[in-house]
Amino acid sequence: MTTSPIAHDSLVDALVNRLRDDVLARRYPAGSRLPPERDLAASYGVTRTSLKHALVRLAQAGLVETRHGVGTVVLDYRRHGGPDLLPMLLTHALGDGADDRWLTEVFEVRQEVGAVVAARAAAHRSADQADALRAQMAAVTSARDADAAQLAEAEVHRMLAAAAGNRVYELLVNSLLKAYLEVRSLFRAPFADPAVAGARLAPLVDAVCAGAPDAARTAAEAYLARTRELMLGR
Amino acid sequence: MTTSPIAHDSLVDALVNRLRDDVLARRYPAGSRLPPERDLAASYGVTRTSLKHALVRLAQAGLVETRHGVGTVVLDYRRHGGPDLLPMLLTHALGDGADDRWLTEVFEVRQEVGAVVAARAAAHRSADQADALRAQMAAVTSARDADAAQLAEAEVHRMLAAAAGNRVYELLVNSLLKAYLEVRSLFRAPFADPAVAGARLAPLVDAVCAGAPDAARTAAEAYLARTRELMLGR
DNA sequence: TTGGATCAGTGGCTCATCCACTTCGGATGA
DNA sequence: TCATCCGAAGTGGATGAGCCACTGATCCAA
Repeated sequence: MTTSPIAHDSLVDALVNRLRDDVLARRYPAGSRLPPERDLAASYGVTRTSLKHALVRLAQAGLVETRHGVGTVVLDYRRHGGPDLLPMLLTHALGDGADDRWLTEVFEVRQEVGAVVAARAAAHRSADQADALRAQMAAVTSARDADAAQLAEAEVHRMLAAAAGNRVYELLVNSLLKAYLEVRSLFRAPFADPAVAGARLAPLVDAVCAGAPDAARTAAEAYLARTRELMLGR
Repeated sequence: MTTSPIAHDSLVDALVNRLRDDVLARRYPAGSRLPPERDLAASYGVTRTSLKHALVRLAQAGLVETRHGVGTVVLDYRRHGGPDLLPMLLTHALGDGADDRWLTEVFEVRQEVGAVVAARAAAHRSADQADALRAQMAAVTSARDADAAQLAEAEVHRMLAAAAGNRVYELLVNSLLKAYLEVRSLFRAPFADPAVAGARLAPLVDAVCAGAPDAARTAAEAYLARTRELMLGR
């Protein structure tokens, strides 16, 4: 069994979640100013220092902007946010927001980007990378349970991104995978057993190892479409 | 004139930069533990509170991970970082690191993702979006100077992403544009005058407005390849 | 061998206080 | 009348001391 790490939200984690929801739910609309830190801290029953830590994180995510002497204004995340916002957005969307289009859109991008990455990986992978990929593929099929298979599967995706020979794709895939994990922990979605997951993934890995970009692209599209169906249940 | 925003790094901004460089330069290798916050703060001559704010930002970016009772460990950004790291990475790479491959890789992704977005935009754009796109296009060519043209051009890219009908692409383009701006402010790279920039961009906008996905993809590839040549000087 | 207690080291969080920046309106002087 | 200056109010930035909570290692007792 994979030991579940226990969530254990710290105070500022909770604060971040709360503020994030308030912002995304338009309680504080884009362009408006948040209440002064002192007031906000008081209303949440925390110190200004802790509140500030939370605000720093929201600012880093591109949800708000704080200016000395002026205040903290809410930004339009569609203009200022990056893919690192996805976990936050999905958490919110699957919570009360009930905007499952986000889910669809993440999978859509995953599919299109995944196809590009697969094609690149087939074109650029080294012999060593092909070997490592095959080894990891074996680890997927021989995983003891769905949890382990899922982890091994994610590792295959990382290796594909690495084989694509462009580190930006690695970063991008990291964000998308993080969004996946978020969904997964919220859903506790059912996953296929290791053997089946391996069978779905195998053609993709084979094509990449064989160095066939077109076949890899096609295999990736098929694989990701199937994954999407499984996770979205459609 | 566009009012220059004034850099004005705050103390924690400076701290973040310093720590980020120390981490990326492998002064603290991935997997190692940072010194205790009290020591680190003392060694940088700041309060523990300020240092903590900086660490929170690095943690949010996926560069380090802080655990209560244990310490702060350095993560491998290629495994845990997202595209939001790009500005940081470029700043570091163009500074002392001198790893211009990052620049190349960002442009490469921009080119491939841009092609996908353009094709999607052509397929999904509404009549209103086409009109707005054309209007913004006019704003590019009639910009008073290179700065204004650059801003208007970025706006076109945002609108293309919005027209693609998938908000995840918007977030992704945000990150890539932010990386661009970072490069630009570090380079003070020369930009073509508005008319020329407009001429390069026009075929792409036309194809998207005409609703021709394949033409849009081709136009986007040509446009982005040219942009890359201009900015990288090759 | 196991289980529990202890302790040192580390981050989490608070509090009180002062500094620095922005804004705006009123006083001042041409 | 108008422009300019200046200062008060309000806001975030930063400090430093202090206490609490968690982790991991060690050691002792069952």
